[in-house]
Amino acid sequence: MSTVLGAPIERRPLHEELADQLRRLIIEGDLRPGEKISEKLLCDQFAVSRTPLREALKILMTEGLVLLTPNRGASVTELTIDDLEELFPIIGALEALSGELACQSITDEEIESARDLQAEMVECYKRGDLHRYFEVNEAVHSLIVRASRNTTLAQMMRNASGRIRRARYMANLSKDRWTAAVAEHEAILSALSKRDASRLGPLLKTHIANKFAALREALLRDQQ
Amino acid sequence: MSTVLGAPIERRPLHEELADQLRRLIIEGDLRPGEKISEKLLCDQFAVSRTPLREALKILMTEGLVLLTPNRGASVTELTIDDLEELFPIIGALEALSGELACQSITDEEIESARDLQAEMVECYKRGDLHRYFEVNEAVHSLIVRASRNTTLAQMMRNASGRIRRARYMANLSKDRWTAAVAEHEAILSALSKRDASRLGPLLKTHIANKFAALREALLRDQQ
DNA sequence: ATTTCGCATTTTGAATACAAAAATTGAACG
DNA sequence: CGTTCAATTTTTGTATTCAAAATGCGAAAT
Repeated sequence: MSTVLGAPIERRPLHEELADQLRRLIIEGDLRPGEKISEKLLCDQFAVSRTPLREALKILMTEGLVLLTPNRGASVTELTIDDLEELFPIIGALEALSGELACQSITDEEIESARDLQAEMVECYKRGDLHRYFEVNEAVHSLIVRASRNTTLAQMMRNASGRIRRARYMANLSKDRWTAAVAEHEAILSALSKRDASRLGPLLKTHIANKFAALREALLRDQQ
Repeated sequence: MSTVLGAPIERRPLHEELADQLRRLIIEGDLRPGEKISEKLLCDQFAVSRTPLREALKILMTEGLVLLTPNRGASVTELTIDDLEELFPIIGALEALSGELACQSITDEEIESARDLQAEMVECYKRGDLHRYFEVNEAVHSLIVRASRNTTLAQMMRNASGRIRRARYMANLSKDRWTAAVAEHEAILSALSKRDASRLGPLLKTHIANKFAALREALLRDQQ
């Protein structure tokens, strides 16, 4: 037998693939909050039977993305301000924890990467590229979570973030908030570089709290 | 129509009922960590078809209680020391958060209940009733979480606690740890009574950290 | 004209059936 | 004896079927 083995062929179960696709559709906003999910329609769309689709819906229900009402089918969960009000402190606490843990185990290379990302974020800010900014911003937070070396935490945060990522499309943030956010990230990077856990934790917590305060304000303003 | 309405009749879906039953079996330890879950066997046991059972397994997988391996079926997730090491800081952070939030909205009546529970815990300690102590202890933590008025947080903590509750049966804690835990609870109640969030948060975090340290030590000792 | 009721249609819940993969058995061979 | 490999059995993944509940619609009644 050859020593060079082929990549392990992956035969992912349908329900897994479906859950991924649906999760993306919901988070990206292609399936709107409150929108009814017709089993038949989606089955036709994806060309699968109802069995794996229903299994996928159960997964998304547990993740908080889908609401299942007995005998009445599935719908995309609404995302009210109250929901955000509940979620943000949780994300803040977990984010702070991830930062504190990251300080214990982050490598020099990772700090270097974080620096690069920070630089790119500033670039995006300067040229007003909000879309790319969001991406890089996400990359920074994701790097910190990865550096925490806690896969359970990473999974929980992925889940919590997935629920609120939809809020992005719910309101436009102000330029002021953007400016403040960039400054906050500067401080975060600084604390991370020095592996100063006792400073990084609160910084992240505050950062998330501010993010929410701005979002909340924008939402309340928009809905009038 | 009468003003006295009947209670809403509940017809729970089978997969929900099954998920509850299985969750209990796993948490209580009737289904052991690592144990293989035969679909056919459980279907016969519960007298249901595979469809709702499989849906229930998907739910438990998302909750981290069940491991699904493609084409190879389900098994109860193992609970290694590494897993606990990942989970405890998370629970600590969430518990601290719940305490801080609780300080903002807990009622006098709830504080009174907490006092009663504390008194009963001391009683249990004095007469060496470990089983009942665990129950009351759980009730205290549950009360704090409820007083946080954050259902999302409550759900997350229920899930996280569910994963580790099984560890109870993995090792015997020392009398010393028990003594310390009772003292810690005394301090927690005191901070809660005064609604002192900045004191309660760290107390809870430390309490959870100590709990884990003791468990970890006991596990390492036992497994030799 | 509006409401109510009954019937047909659609949709969901659960069981069964079928296909594909893995596990098991056992016989042949060393 | 142990190993290998093919055939059988079991188990899992998916589709289909059947039953029950909800929805939609039109006729009858007020």
